[in-house]
Amino acid sequence: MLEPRAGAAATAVTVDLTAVIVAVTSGDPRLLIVGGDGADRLPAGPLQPEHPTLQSGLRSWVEQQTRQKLGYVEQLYTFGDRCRTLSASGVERHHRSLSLAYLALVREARPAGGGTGLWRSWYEFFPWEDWRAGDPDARRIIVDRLLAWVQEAGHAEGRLRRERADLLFGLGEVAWDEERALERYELLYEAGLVAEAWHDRGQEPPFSIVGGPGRAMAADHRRILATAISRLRGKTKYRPVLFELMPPSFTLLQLQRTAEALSGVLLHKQNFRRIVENQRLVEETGEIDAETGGRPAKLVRFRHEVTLERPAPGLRLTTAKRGSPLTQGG
Amino acid sequence: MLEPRAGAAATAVTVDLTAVIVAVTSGDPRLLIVGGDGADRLPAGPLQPEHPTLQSGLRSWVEQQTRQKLGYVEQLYTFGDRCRTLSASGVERHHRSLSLAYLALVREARPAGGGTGLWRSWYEFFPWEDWRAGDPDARRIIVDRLLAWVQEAGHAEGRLRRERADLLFGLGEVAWDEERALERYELLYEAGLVAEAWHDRGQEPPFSIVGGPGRAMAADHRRILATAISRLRGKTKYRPVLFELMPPSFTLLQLQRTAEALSGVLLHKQNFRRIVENQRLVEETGEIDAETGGRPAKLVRFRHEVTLERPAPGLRLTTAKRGSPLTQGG
DNA sequence: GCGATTAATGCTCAAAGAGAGCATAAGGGG
DNA sequence: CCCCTTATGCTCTCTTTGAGCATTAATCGC
Repeated sequence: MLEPRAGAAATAVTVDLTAVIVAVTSGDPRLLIVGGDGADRLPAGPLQPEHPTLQSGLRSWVEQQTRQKLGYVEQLYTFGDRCRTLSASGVERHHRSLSLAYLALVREARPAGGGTGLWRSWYEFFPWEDWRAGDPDARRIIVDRLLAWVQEAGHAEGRLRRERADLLFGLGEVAWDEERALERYELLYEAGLVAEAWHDRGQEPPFSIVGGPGRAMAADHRRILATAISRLRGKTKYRPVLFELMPPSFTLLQLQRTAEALSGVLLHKQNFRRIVENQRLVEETGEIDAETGGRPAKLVRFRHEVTLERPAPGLRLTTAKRGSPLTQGG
Repeated sequence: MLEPRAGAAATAVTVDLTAVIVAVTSGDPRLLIVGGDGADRLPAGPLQPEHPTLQSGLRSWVEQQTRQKLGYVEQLYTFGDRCRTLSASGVERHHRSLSLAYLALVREARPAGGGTGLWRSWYEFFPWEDWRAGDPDARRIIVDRLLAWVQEAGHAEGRLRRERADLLFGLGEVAWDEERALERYELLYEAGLVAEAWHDRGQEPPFSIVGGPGRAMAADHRRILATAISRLRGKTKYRPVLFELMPPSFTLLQLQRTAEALSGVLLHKQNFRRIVENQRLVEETGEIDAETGGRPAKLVRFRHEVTLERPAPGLRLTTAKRGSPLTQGG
């Protein structure tokens, strides 16, 4: 049997803990961002020996950098393929860095007093992902550029590119699938339509890209964010994670708006309530919210019996009709 | 702003790449295992600087240890909470080790010539997960012990334990949910019903546990395996991963047997075919398999147009009736 | 107080999907 | 030819979605 070569094992590896911290406030899915100077960054810090667990290391970095306490936390993905060669003072060292990304959900976006934290809508980074006000302009711009990228390629490669573009950006017959946010970002990266693709190659992105749709982030943070969006959009459908983002009591419409904020699509109101009620995810508090602007709504709270249990504790989102996105019926 | 303390960043971290390699042969989901001497281990090796990517590092370790080439590979989870204190020659160093686990699917279980690889059914490690021949004996034994563990606790804690046991092991009204394999393992670990729980505490497990249901593995490899099982059982329902395990052409029953092998439950034959056909996942090769023992079956192949595409490329498994698991109708 | 506006909430209806089972077809072995 | 085995076709019911109509209960402007 071939044993691992012991001598080569002493690789210098640093591990970064990176957090995507999500809250939904007044209908916007917001991220906690740090780094006022250069590009936007996600809160992150190196794993240290005094951290008893990975999660506790993450929590302590986040608190240190943003004063935000984390509630729900789940591991997202470990990134490490990009061999980031840190050339410090001429010495180019081949230093491997892993980035362990976590998704955290918190209840409300306080101004993050003290730290340099700043809440930003995630749609600033992914404007093409927000369909709540209809087909976003950003998507059309992107589609034009993608088609140009399809043209650039040879016949066979061009067909593949075309098919991916169609599939991911809902061209032709294909419907928009909000869960594919990560794949969409990766396609844009390959096509050179996001600034990060140029930076990673050591090039300056052309003006059309810099000024193009979607704010760039430092390093691969926008990719991490895309991973988080895809994960979260998928997970709400089969686990009651939405409630991690809600205050203790809320109306059904508020819950719906939160679901819509994350998914980026509008939902059919009556069907949404039907699902929430059928699955017995919430119970009435007995109180009434009169601030609705119309008929007052009953306040509900999440049924804690369900918290992490039950076979089908998810929330299958049933999207509203495409046509007129702002009418009641859908 | 509080900056990461640069001095403390130079933590010694080694990163292990660990592979759960799955094949399905003659109706059994098999794992590639190494380590003929002590406990069974998954193929693994440390990440090294010459590995251009994490995945390529994994592939090279696996090939070195088992001569098995990997096809489909996906990241599973990064484990690192257990601060494994390696006490080598009296010097107890607080050395942190991350374990990056991957799931790989391969087509057939060759004898793994050359390496020390060995294929084992994953149900040797998780006998309670196999319901294909009805409610497994192992589950009943476990349930008895779990109920004792519930008794040990105080009132409040006991109720929580009871609820988890009911939910995960299908007691009372609750149906068996095959996707919860990881949660089940974690419950057993907490309850001290798997040998690893005792080893990790530095204790010798009592005979009833050692001889109890389910073969133990080295370190946390059985937990990694449970993660893989849960992931795979979930993923087959919405992505066409099954095909990674199939030969180039196969009959629908063979496909069904593979799905059953992974999920551990029997499926309703006619409904299974209906789904596969409706989703247009396969196409006929035109050939016939006469080896079926009954009426010859058409051979089909996976439609490559669908490979990573299409909105609904999954395979929602529709389970057969509980009652008589071996009759045709279910 | 009155009508317009805005939501909340109740119900209906058709289409699609899932669950279960009957029936027939087509091989091999006696 | 009968029996056994598996493949394959079809039906039927019940549930789940998707879409929309209708009613109720507040606020706002007058």
